[in-house]
Amino acid sequence: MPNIHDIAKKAGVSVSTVSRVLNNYKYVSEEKRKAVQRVIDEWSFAPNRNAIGLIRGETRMIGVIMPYNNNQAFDQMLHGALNRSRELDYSVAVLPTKYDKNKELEYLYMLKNKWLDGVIITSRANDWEQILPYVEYGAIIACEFTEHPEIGCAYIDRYASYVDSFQFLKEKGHQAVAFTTARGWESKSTQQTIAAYENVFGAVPDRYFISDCYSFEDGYRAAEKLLGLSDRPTAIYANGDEVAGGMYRYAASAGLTIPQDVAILGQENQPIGVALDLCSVDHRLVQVGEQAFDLAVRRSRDKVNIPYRIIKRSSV
Amino acid sequence: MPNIHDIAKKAGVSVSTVSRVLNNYKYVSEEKRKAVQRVIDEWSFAPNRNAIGLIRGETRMIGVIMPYNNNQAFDQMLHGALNRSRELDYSVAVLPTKYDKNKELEYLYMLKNKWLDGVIITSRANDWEQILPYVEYGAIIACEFTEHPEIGCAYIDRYASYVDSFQFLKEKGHQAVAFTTARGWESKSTQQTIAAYENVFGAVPDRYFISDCYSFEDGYRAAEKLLGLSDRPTAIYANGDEVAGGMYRYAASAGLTIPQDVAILGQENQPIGVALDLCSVDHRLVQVGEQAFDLAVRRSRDKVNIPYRIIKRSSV
DNA sequence: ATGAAAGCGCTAACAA
DNA sequence: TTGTTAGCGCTTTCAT
Repeated sequence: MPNIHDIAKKAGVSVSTVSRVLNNYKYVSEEKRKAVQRVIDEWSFAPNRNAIGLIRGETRMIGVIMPYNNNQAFDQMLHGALNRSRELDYSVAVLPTKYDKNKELEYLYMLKNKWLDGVIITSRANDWEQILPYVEYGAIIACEFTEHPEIGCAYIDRYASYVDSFQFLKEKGHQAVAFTTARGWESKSTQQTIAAYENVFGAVPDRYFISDCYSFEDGYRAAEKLLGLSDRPTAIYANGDEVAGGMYRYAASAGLTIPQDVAILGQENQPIGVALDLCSVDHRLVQVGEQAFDLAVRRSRDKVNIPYRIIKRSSV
Repeated sequence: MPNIHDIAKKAGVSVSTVSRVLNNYKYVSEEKRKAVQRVIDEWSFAPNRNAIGLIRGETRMIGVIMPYNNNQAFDQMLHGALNRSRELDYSVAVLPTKYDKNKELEYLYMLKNKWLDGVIITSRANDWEQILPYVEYGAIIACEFTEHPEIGCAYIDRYASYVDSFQFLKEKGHQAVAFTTARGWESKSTQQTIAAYENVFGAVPDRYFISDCYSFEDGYRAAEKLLGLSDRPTAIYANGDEVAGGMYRYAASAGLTIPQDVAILGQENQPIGVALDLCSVDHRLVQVGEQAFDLAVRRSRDKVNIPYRIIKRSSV
């Protein structure tokens, strides 16, 4: 494989001239530029990206830290990031953690060893205290709101969204409302959901709250539990449309009518929700991913709020 | 940021010794090893990955070329690749093409400029003739069968699978069978579907074949068209469970009973299919992704067949 | 077991 | 406008 010296020699110029042609510098005579370009084409020369990364100290590569990649919500954010990466001519690395703290730190380490220019944290296992030391090495953008001024973020006002959702259910006449979340108390999103519930309905009855729901199957089982209660809820707020789909399926198989017997409210406006005509709170996660990517590229520390919306359908 | 020289100086050894410690070489006295390790820890030194990539000529990074990333089928393969990447301590870059030939070639170029050790092609826009020249620069693994001996692949016997599917429908008593595909005639998978159809049912009536179906909405519209026919099909074979879900939704809204009025057969065993109790042909795409990744890492040119299965549910 | 030194392939400051 | 040259940070002979 030829290197820049070979090209220079063959074209009868110096390596700097080749470099200038490669990087579209002005101050290169048309004559030499053509000569160099001819050799580059002829030998189909490709400048070594590691050498460039080494010297420039940047790789034009952004990492997306996500707990799971086959998850509707995270895939939407990844999708947003990929959209922008194409337009800005960056590459993206997918960094799945399964909420493993060490794995997450390993990924952050890739900023330090100059492999990544920045990372987008769609959801994290570590506390900010563990993460903050890495801001010195590259952009760290969160997909949640954080006070830390050194962390840029593209976020949703989740608390407001949850309050709105519960309020919406209440206005539809529901008093006995249950809900599910992905993670447990360690997750801020779970805490916010609970706080919003308390704001609207008061204390959360233990039996009306189920965590660790990720999939269709989890939703099915959650509904089984919830709807088997003697004082079963008249509405369920699911943490995602797939989970909501599982609930729908259980309810249907149990002979319950939706929304008369039980109302179901999902999240993220997924195809399965459209399929089942499920009412859903759309947090516009693709937009979150796009914004986060832009912030990462610009090494910005801005805090950008992304608006949500409730999509009304027949399940509530 | 300290480099290997700083570490060497501080530890009172040469750079080669530091390098040896970094790479776990034997023949380093326990004494020096400890001294070096102490400095590395103290300064939390991170060796520059670009320098290593430059010198070693490999990056432990594999790219996954995929037309769309928010697509059930491709996401499954990506998921498989990520599974293995974690275990083998590799990174993966997502390379979305939208079936743009130039973009695809740009990604292949990343092998040449030493950014990627290998790529997995989940689906391609270019002919093999365009792609083959790049095998010289890194592993190229396809997720489809190809004759070319220089291309390793993890593939499904799609033709057999399609024949089996149509046969299954036929055995259930269906004669008027329609089907959808993602891409048009340019796609081998479409061609194989058609060939399989002809094998089982004879010539394909134009009105029973609809291409460019990717999403739930596409499925909905396809069903609208198909079921509006005066001689409407009694069964539809959809190219994916989301598409099948859209068909289900249309059929339901049109007051048709499944499978009595129309049977629906999907693909890839997705949550939406489980939700709607849709019969589905599972091509085990996660396994395909896993296998492809292993082949890429091993720079293997093996051809590995992944078995499929029909999951029987109430929609047929 | 350890170190000196020659690169890996490129960019950019400096000189001309 | 062009060339010379000194690195970027690391690995790896080759001596010792």
